[in-house]
Amino acid sequence: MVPVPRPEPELTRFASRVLDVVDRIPPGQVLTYGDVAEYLGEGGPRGVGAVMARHGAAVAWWRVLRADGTVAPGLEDRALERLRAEGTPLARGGTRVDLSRARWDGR
DNA sequence: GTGCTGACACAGG
DNA sequence: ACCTGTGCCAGCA
Repeated sequence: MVPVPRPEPELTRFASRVLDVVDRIPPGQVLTYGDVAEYLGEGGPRGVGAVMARHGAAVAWWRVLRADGTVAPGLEDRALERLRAEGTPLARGGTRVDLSRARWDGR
């Protein structure tokens, strides 16, 4: 192939893959950062978190949570409001998601 | 290449 | 249940 210079990859390949997965999470269900990383087979939880921090606004970012069902600091209010609106099963007085019921099986 | 910063996970205490 | 340390890894200066 002739080396055609590409303008600038808006997103790295990894970032694109992360957003792609998040985009498939059905309403009312969630995934953890680790789930996404495991599904992709690369990056790890922190890699996913890094992508979400920069590009999360483009997708349903509120459907990606920590491994214990809590939401990242500073996002609790906005996330829980949306999660409630979707009917996502909550626990602990509505302060966290009930992962045993809300975790997406990937299908 | 080097070093630092996080929307993380997990084991201890 | 909460706090801390360690391992982890993408993105950026």
